[in-house]
Amino acid sequence: MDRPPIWLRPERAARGPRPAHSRDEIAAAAVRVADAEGLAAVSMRRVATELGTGTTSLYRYVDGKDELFDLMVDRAMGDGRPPVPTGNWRVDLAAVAHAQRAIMLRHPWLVRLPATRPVLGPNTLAWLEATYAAVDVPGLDADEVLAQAATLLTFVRGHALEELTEREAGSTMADWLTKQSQRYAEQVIGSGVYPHLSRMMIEAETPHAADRFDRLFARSLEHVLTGLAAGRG
Amino acid sequence: MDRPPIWLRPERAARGPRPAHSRDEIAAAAVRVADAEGLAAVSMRRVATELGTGTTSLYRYVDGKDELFDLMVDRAMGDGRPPVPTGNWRVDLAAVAHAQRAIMLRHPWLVRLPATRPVLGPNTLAWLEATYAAVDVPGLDADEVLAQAATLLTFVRGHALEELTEREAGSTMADWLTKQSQRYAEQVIGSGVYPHLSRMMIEAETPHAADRFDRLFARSLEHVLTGLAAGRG
DNA sequence: AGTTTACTGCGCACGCTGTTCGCAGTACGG
DNA sequence: CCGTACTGCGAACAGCGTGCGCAGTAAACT
Repeated sequence: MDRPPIWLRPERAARGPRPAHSRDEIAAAAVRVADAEGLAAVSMRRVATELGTGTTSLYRYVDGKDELFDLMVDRAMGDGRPPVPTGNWRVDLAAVAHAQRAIMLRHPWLVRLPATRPVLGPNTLAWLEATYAAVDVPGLDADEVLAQAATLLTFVRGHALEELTEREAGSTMADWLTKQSQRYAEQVIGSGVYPHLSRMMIEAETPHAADRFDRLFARSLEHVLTGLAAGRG
Repeated sequence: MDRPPIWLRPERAARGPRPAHSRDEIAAAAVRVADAEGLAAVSMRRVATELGTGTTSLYRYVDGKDELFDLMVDRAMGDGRPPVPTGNWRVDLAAVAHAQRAIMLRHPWLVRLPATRPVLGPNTLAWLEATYAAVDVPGLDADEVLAQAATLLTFVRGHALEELTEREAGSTMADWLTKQSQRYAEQVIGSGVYPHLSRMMIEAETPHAADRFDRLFARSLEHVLTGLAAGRG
C-alpha cells in the first residue's frame, strides 16, 4: 500500500482514540536526542522511550524511520524564521544564507541526513519561499529564479557540511595534517606531487584563525552573490 | 589505542603472512555493492562475502565501517582523473566542476556518506590539488585560493546532492508536487502563503525539460565562476 | 636451524537496530 | 448502543557492527 507523504495525512484520525502525542512532540524529542548525542543515538526505541511510550507505537505516527527524519528536518528548519525582507535582494539573500547556516550549525546532524527525497514540510517550504522571494523581481524569468535560489541554497548546504566535517575532525584539515599526523603532511609536501596543496598548508593564514569558518563563509558567500548579480538586469 | 589514519598505515605488515586481499580490492568490492544496490546494502558481512572471506577478517584491513567508507570515497574519486590544465582558470575550474559532478552522479551514494571527517586518500588529494592549481596564480594570496576552491567544490557537492535527491524522488519537486500529490500542490498554491514558490511551480520551464539538471548546473556554475572572477585581479 | 614474534583469518557471541504481526482497549459515527 | 476504525504495545525476527580468543603462518633474530 502506497501511503501518501506525511504532510498530506491528517494528524488526527476521524475515528478512534485521541493519539497520545503530536507530530511536533515526536519531532522535538528526536531533535533533542540528535542535538545532544548525535544522529546515531536517534533510534525508534530511543525516541519512543523519550516520549514515555512503547517503541512500536511510533509507527502509528510515522511510516518508518525515514519519515521520522522528515519530521526532524522540518522541525529543525522551524528553529529559525526567514529574515524579514528589506527589498535589497543582496542583503536579503545574504540574510537567508547566514540564517540557514546558523540552523545547520545548531543542528549538525541536519546536513548529514541521508536526504533520499525532498522534505516538503511547512517550515522547509517557508525557507524556500523566502529564498525565492529574495531572488524574485518582476522581469526575471522563473528559470533564472530557480537557478539563483538553487545556487545559493546548494552553496550554503555544501559549505555547512564541509565546515562541520572539519570542525568535528577536531581542527582544520591543515592542522590535522600537520599536528595529528605530521609524518603524513611531510610525506604529502615532500612528495612534490601536490605543490599547490602544499603551498596552502604552509602559507594560508585562515586555517589558523579562530573565526576561520565565519570568514571563509562570508568571503565565499560574497563570491556567490557577485556571481548571481551578473545574472540579473 | 589511537590508531593512525589508514593512509599512514602500511598496507602490508613487516611480519606475518601475506594478507589475502589488498585495500583497493576491498574498496572495489564495497563500491561495486554500493553502485548496484545502494549504500544500505554495504555491510561488513556483505563486503566480506563479496570477497569470499570471513566477516571479521575485514577488521584486519580496516578499523571499522567508517574506514571502509574512507576507502570507498577515495576509490570513487579515482574513477575520474582531474582534467589537464589549459592555463585558463575559468575553463579549468569548469572542467573540474563538471568532472566532479560526473563522479558523484556515477556513484550516487558518495554525497550521502556520513562525512564525519575529511578523507585524505591519494585520489581525493589529487582532486584538491587540481582545484587549487586551477585557482592558483602568482599574486593571489593563499587565503583567497582556499576560499575560491572551497566555494567551487562546496557548490558542486551541494548541487549533486540536491540533484540526486530530486532525481531519485522520481522526478522534479514540482512534478512530485503536481503529479504524485496534486492535492498538496493545490493546497500549497491555494493557501496563498507561498506566492513565489507557487509562481515557480506554475511558470518555470526548466523542471519539465529532460536535461534540466545539466542546464541548471551549467547555469548555476556560471554564476559561481563569475563570482570568483571578481575575487581575482 | 630453531625459536620467537607479530601478524592473518575467522567462528562465536553480544547488544543493538528497524520493522511486522496480532491482540486488547477505546472513542466516535450512525 | 452497537459497529467500526482507530490506538497502544509486547513479542518476535532478521540483520547489523564489532570485541574476543584461538589456530595457523611467515619473517626476524639467535
